[in-house]
Amino acid sequence: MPTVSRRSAATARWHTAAQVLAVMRQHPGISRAAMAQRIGLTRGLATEVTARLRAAHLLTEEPAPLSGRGRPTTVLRPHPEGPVVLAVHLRHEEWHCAVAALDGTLGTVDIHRHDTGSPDGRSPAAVLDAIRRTVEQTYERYGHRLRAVSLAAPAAIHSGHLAQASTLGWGPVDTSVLTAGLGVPLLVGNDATLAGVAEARTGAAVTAGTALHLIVEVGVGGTLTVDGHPVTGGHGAAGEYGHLPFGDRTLACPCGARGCWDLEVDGRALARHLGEPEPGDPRRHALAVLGRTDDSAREAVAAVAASLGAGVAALVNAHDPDIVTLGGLAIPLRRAAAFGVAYRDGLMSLHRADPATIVDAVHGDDGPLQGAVVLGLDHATSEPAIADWADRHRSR
Amino acid sequence: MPTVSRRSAATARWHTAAQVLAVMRQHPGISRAAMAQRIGLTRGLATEVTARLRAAHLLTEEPAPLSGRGRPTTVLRPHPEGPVVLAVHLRHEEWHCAVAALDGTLGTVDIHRHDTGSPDGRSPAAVLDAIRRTVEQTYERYGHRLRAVSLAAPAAIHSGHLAQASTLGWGPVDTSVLTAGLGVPLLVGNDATLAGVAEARTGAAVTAGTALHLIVEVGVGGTLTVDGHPVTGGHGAAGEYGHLPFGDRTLACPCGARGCWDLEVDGRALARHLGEPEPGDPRRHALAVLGRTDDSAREAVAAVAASLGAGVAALVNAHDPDIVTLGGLAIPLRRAAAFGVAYRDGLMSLHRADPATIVDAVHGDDGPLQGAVVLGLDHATSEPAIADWADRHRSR
DNA sequence: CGTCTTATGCTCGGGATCCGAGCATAACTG
DNA sequence: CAGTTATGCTCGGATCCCGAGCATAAGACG
Repeated sequence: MPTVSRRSAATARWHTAAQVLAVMRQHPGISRAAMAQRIGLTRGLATEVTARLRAAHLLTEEPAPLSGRGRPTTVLRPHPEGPVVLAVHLRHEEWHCAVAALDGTLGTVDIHRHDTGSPDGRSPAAVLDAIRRTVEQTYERYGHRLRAVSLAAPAAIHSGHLAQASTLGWGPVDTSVLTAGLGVPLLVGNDATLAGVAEARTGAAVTAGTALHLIVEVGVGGTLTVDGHPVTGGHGAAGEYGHLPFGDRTLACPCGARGCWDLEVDGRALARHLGEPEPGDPRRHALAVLGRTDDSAREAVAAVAASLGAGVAALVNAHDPDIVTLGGLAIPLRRAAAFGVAYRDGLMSLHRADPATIVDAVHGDDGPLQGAVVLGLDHATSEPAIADWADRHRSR
Repeated sequence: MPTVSRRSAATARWHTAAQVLAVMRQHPGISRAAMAQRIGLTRGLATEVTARLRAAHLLTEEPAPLSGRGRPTTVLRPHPEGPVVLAVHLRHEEWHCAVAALDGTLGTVDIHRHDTGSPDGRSPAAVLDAIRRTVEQTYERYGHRLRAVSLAAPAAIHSGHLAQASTLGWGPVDTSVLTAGLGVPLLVGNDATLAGVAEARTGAAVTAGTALHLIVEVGVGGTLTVDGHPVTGGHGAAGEYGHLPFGDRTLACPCGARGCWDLEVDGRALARHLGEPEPGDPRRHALAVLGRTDDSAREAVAAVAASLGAGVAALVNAHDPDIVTLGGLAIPLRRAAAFGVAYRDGLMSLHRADPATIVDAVHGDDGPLQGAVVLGLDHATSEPAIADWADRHRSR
């Protein structure tokens, strides 16, 4: 049901201002003149809006480097006292975090290893405690300037919380402790989903309206994005493409279903094809097999690449993306000839004349962190959030 | 990439007015007071906006039936000289059409059978000619009041045209002839997609944010809708869920791929399970088998229902819809016990605690027509379209 | 070196939307 | 018939947007 939500004048008045900030994010370092032309602002309105944004400590203007004739213009930059977001990327052995300004530029990325010394150093409580301390330090430093904390997690997401993080061995985890009591919103997303968002906004799919991102590490995850926004489903749990039954129905998946694609495209699948036992670290095993040149390894890679290609084709049939971005082990797997064959064979003839292009993702391991930044800034630059910021700022 | 499109003041000024029309569509016969409360308008603004809409011949107000205390309010109705859209639903043996007013109320639904007397009476040229004549008659009657023509077709859609309509035996067909030269936009959608839109807007999924609609006739089609809008993909070809390879990889599908789900859930599948040759009319055959009570028929139905349930579960895993609406043969197939078992077994354990509810679609055969109405009215009540209408109307 | 061209920023008046407050109106209640 | 209640209408003020005109600062050119 399309919600008819009132955008009251109090927030609507920041509509154009929010557009300006969005352009500043899309093109960091853009000049005021170029911004105005891109949005279609008259020069008078550009003057007014930028003045308003400056007064609200949302941006600053500095003289732009001269280029050609005409009166010099200015470059739009985030205000040094402006809003920031804290992005966190939770991984298997460590977690990364960084503070981002309104144009998406990151501060230093801090890397914290989980405390593997203690027996429960990787327990939810221990990890969340550590992250909470960083959140508190960030809040102490930035105060109300901290407008959102966003978390990318290697977990199935359900209604804003972690439902299951199998690589960490976590069951359901409530993440609200991270910002509880601070009055700062917490945004949570699946790491593969957020990597897809990063590709759609600042990566290999920026020109696409509808983009499909798939990443293979242990199993396969990803997301469909439309105009840079992920299709997240009713509880935010969408994108579990690895649990489509493209595979062998006799194989049970840890997720509870059978025949999952997950089991066909990673190191576990390679080991099966090679007649080896299930590897302890499927990702490391996959890299090893990909580096081998013997026939049995090549055949195993070909089989797995074919499964990947066929699955990608199936998702192109179902979703008709403009582009497919691949990450993780999917990048080397795509190099195998079997991938392309299976991709083309799996397409409906309808798509064969002009199949969706497949490209490598440009964000590597930092895709989820970049996506978390996007998530946080989407919130921080929304019209209500800007209106709220401006109100607070004026009253001080 | 999120497009930063300028909503210039000239169209933005109709933002609130468009909201009023949207509420009038969602709740035909709503009172002005209820509308104002729902959108959050002050009484003064409600007066202004409705006056503007009346002046633009977009709606009329009549005294509302009295209920309780207080000053009587008015009921909002489409203006008798207001915009209309023509919706067309193309089917195998016939095509339906109807004119709809701004609140979605239909005029009479005309049913035209294809001319099966002549050898090429069902050719694209003959059918499009017949529809074109109706479009012209509608245009003669309504003139510029006709704001859009929308077509629901049993075809794969690609970039606004029909790529392949296998039930009609059509290859690629250019539909632009339907409105060429009239200056009326033509909107084209897949019939299953539009049936899903109808369910999401006025049917069984009105309360859901993310809804999955699936319909089984010959093969399976459907769509994912988010807030009532279909996820259409880059070329409008999304929703071909029938061509996900959930089935037997040794079976070739007419679509060009192998192992398509399409082949597992309809009359063709029932015939295969019964050891019969492929039926000429799979839909009729399916109904016949569903009506049988012998063991072999029951087993065939169970096998097909299980395939349907497993596929639905897979799509719930991938898309996390709030609700799944089923249409066509999926409704009786769901009654088989095997469906529910396969559905639950196919879900990730994450979803088992609170699986997406599955319901029957409430629009039957007229779902696609209703969806075409939605498509047309979405266009006709968009802010630019209303601004354009108001401009034309003022200048007369 | 002065003038022209070009691109951009700034100012100001007018039109439009939205809001809030106050008043007017038309039903029901007792 | 007076009081209550819900709603419509009017009006002034705040804000945004637009367009036109003017101001400004650079390069281009003789």
